Amino acid sequence: MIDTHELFHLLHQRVRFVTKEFNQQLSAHGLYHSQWAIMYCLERFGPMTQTAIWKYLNVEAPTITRTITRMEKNDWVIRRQGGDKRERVVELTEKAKKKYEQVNQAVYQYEQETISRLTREEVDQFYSILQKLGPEGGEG
Amino acid sequence: MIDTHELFHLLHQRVRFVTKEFNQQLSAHGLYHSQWAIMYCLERFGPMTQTAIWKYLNVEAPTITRTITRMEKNDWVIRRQGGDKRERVVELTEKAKKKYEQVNQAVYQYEQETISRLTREEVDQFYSILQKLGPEGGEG
DNA sequence: TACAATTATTTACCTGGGTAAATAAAAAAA
DNA sequence: TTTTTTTATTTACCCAGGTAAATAATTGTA
Repeated sequence: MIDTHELFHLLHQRVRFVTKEFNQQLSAHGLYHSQWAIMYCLERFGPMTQTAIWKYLNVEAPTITRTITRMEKNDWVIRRQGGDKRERVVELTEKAKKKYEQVNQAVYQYEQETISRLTREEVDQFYSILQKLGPEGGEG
Repeated sequence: MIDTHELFHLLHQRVRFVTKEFNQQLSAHGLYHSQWAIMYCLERFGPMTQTAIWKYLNVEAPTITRTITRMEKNDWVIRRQGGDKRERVVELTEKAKKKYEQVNQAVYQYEQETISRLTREEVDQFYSILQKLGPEGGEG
């Protein structure tokens, strides 16, 4: 029987470790993992309002405001006004579109490498377990 | 075959979710999860130098300096000088010792509840998978 | 239409992770 | 012994998560 303290401690530790490595990989491209998550999202779904972004990424609105502001400063995204004047629609810049594939490759490679210590079955188990940890208990 | 982007995205999301809930539970006691981690550590091992703490928790030294400073302000720990004048030995205050069991109960209950959606087998798998994600690949 | 409620975003302020560089004390070496 | 190197901690400054409250625009309603 595993001590739950140990389990949660290990969970936090490993996530910090992975995030740190992830950021190190991305630093070569001038990005951080949260910025990449937004880039990935915009490439996948096209221009989005900030609300759509934070709802998708499951973070709070102020977090996105801040990160998008930084990304805009570094010429990764631009914001234009939506049909609704409250909305700000975010889209990738030409620079971001141009560099996307290269960064994607680096990320993909890092992820594969990290996962390489797991069997295919363990990867499936991992995904399934993580889903069950969520608010919807894995049915959503 | 699972998309690794999805997997890592899910990992981050779930950890944020769990951390948030954890903090909410602890807020009733005036603590945050990182502070609890330190309290747990000190209760388990007794007074420790800051270096011993950050090495055990696997974070960087400045992180511990900051959190310990906050905990000292809130009367959870005190720092005294070690035999080596560079060292600062941290120990729990009377308040912390008095409240420890109560907080521990709350934490334990939350952790059990969170894990309750997993089978015993899945908990074991989860632990084992997390170990393999680390720098030592699970052998350490 | 005028007023109230909702929605999108922002601001201010917390915690907590990181790195780089500065101190101060101890240990090692010349 | 004096000097150099290492070690423990701190400071300054990032990024990223959170909450509470403020704005501004849109919807809903009396």
